[in-house]
This record gives sequence, structure tokens and C-alpha cells, in this order.
Amino acid sequence: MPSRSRAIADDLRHKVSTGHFKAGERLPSEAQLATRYMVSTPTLRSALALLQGEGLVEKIHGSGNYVRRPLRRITYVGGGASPIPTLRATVRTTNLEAHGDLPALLNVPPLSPLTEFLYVTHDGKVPHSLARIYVPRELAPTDCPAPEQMRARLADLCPPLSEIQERLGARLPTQEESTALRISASLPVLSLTRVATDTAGRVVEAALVVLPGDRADALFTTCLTTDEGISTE
Amino acid sequence: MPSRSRAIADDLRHKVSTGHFKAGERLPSEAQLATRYMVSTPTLRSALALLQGEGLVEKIHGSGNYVRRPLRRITYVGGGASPIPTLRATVRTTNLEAHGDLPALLNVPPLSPLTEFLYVTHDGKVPHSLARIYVPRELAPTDCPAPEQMRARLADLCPPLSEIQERLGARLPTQEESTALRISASLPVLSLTRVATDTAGRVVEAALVVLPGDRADALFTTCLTTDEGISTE
DNA sequence: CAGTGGTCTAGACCACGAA
DNA sequence: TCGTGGTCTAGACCACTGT
Repeated sequence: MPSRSRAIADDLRHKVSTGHFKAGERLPSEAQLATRYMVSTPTLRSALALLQGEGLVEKIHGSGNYVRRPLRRITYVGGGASPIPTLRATVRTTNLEAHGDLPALLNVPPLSPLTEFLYVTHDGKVPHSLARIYVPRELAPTDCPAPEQMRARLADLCPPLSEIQERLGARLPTQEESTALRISASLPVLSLTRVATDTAGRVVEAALVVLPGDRADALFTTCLTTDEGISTE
Repeated sequence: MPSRSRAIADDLRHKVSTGHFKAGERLPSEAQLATRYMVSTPTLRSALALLQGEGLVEKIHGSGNYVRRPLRRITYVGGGASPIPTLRATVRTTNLEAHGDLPALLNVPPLSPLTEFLYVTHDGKVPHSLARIYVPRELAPTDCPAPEQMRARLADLCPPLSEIQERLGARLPTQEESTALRISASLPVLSLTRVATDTAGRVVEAALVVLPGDRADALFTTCLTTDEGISTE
């Protein structure tokens, strides 16, 4: 039962993939498209909403609907590798007390002092990822290192890191996240919580990373040469 | 700028969390809610659509809007462990030829013979996950093993498995997926592609798993005791 | 300022589910 | 059958963008 909006979305998707509408180009106005497809504006808008959810179309209020340029894919590599390919990033450092889920994540008492690093990485002018990294304040560097320096610093710790736990989920972005990443509110994000523990069992870092679902994935590679890890439990 | 629909969604969310509407209960009809909030039905429906995207409300056509019972969370454990906690599953086996992304995934020539196992796991009556597992036909068992037996069989292979690669993404479900998992089309899913390679470098299994984003996550644990894996690349 | 999308109204008709 | 949600219409008014 191809509804009217679905059919229009399919047609527009096809017109984009065949180059009838090119990347970066502005689509005809919603009123024009509605006339051309002989539907009302709400119907046409719901068709565009589908394409928005796929990350194929970007709406700019007051300006128009644009075909999104194909963006470089971003691959998060799990297992202790660099969290995000080296990109330009803006950093904001904040001191705060542990609240919400943070005490449980970092295994510290509530209200204990933390330092938050808020990273927004960019590829050119396009925001690519959003990361909030929490570190117990006594372990926090006083300057604002780039993410990759941050990890190098963690690797230098005594005692060294012993375990990294990464938990991934899929959800819709919060309003704040969709603004920061400049994505539609209906475009799913890949959400990653990474907790790094040192050999003393202390949590040295908890990172909450949000990646846009249309161009990001996370890759984990496990070697089983010694049969460890295989289990049918 | 709290729009009308957002405000209504917030109010309904609050009414659910405070127990004013209980789990499993049917909400008043959309027409009644629209009257109570003094908005038109499309506006009210857009509020419900937000809650649907969070997995908080389930719409059943012809019957009403229901508060979803809190479902058991499902945790996929990565790195070669059992793909999905042991649940009841329905299996369908199909023989087909490699097409689309499959030749590249399995590293076999196009149109080479494969066997597809389609698993739908259930927790009680609720569908929980959808998995399509592709195996080169010469490696496929002739019966339909349960997922956990399947993995045991893979572990018995000569040559044994050497590497498992898992790639995760977030996206909206296809129409087929939202039907099979009985979730709203606006609820993101966690999509997982797992490729298992044996020591001879041959791909013995490619699994495409889809998990509902509102109640599933994937967990990866990396031990760094020997410093391997640390890299600031 | 003109043109665009954002949100909303007050209906209409159809398809589905339960009794 | 009747009440429910699914989809759609044909407008309206406001907010934002660019000139």
C-alpha cells in the first residue's frame, strides 16, 4: 500500500540518485512540488520528512530544501583505538559535580568533582560528532588536549589502562544534539558510551559519543586465534 | 519554542511516568485527546508520533494508542559470544544466490550458492530481534539449528574461526523490519553486520542483525592487559 | 520586502479491529 | 456495525532567509 507521500519520496529519491537533482542543489519550493505532484502541502512535507530521516535532504528554514552532499563516512574503531579519525575539533572544558548517570558510570560518589570535555569534531564546515568526556578532576589535564592527545595521555597513566567497555545504542537525537550536529530530529544517531578502567580498577574516563546515523558506523574486530572469547553460553 | 505538539508530548510523557496512564493501558482516543488539549487531530497525532519514536506508545490501527509495557532490555554481546540471549526463535531457511552486498561481504563470486537463515527471536509474544545469516552453501547444515547451536557448529569447524568483524550503525527500519519487529517506522534500529572468518581466510558466516533501538544495545569489552590495541593513530 | 519553510486548523474519506 | 487510527485536503498565519 504505497501511500501518496511514500510514492513521492520514492520518486524524489530516484530523481536524486539519477542526477536529476544534483548534490547541493536546491529543490523546487514545497508549494511548487505540491502542485507538480498534485497533493496538498502537508502531504508533500511528509514525503520530504522521509527523505530527511534518511539524511538525503536538508531543510533550511526560509531558504529551501537542499540535496545533501554525500558526506565522508566516519568509522569509529572500537577496542581502544583512536575514538574518532583526526579531525578539527572544538573543545570546551567545564568543571562540575557528578550527577545523573555519571556516578554509576565512573564508579565515584555523587557530587564528586569531575572535568567535562565537550568535543565537537568537524569535517570541513560540517559537524561530524559530538563527544562528552568525563574524567575525575584529579586525573584531568589542565589544558585542553586534542582528542588524540587525550588518549595518548591516558595511555601514559600509571597504573595503565586495563579494560575498555563500549556500549552502543540507536536512538533519535535530543534537540541539543540535532542542533549541534546540524541533522534532522528524525535522523537516528549512533550513541556510544565508553568506559575506560585502569589496572587498579578505577574508572579513568567515561565518554558519551553521538554520531549521525546516516554516515557513521562503529567497527569492532575480534581475533580468536587462541580460542578465547568463543562461548555458546 | 515549545511547539504545541511538543508540549502535548511532554505532558503525556509526564502522565505516563507518574502512573496517570499505566503500562498496557489504552489512551483516550485521538479525537478525545485532541478535544482535551484543544488542538486539531493532526497536531495531536504529531505529538503521539514523537512518543512513538521513543518507543513509549504503540499505535494499533483500529484499536487505539497503548502505553507500551516496559520490555526486557536486550544486550548483544560482541566479540564472538552468543549473538543474542537464548530466546525462542522462529527460523526460515532459504537457498539463494549471492547478490547485492553479499558477494563483497562473504568474499565469494556473485551468484555463488548461499543458504540464508532468517531468525526472528521472541521474548514471550514480543518480537525482539531479526537476523539474516548467510553461509556458503557447502558449509551450511542441512537442518535448522537454533542460533546458539549454529554458533557451536561454527566453533567446531576445521579450520577454526580466526576473526570476527562487527560493524554497527543506527538507522530507521525498513518497512519489512518495522513489521517483523512490530515497532513504529520512526523508531531507530541498531543494525549490526557480523562477518566471521576462519584461519584459512575464508568467510564462513555473515550475519545482518536488526535490534529495536528503544530496548537494545551492544556491548563490547576489550582487555588491554598486554598493551596491545592501544594506538593513537 | 518577497519567498521560503514551520505549524496549525477543521474538516473529509478510507481501512482496520472488536463485538 | 461502529469506533478506531491512517491519510489527505485546502487553506491560514507566523518565523526565518536573502535581497
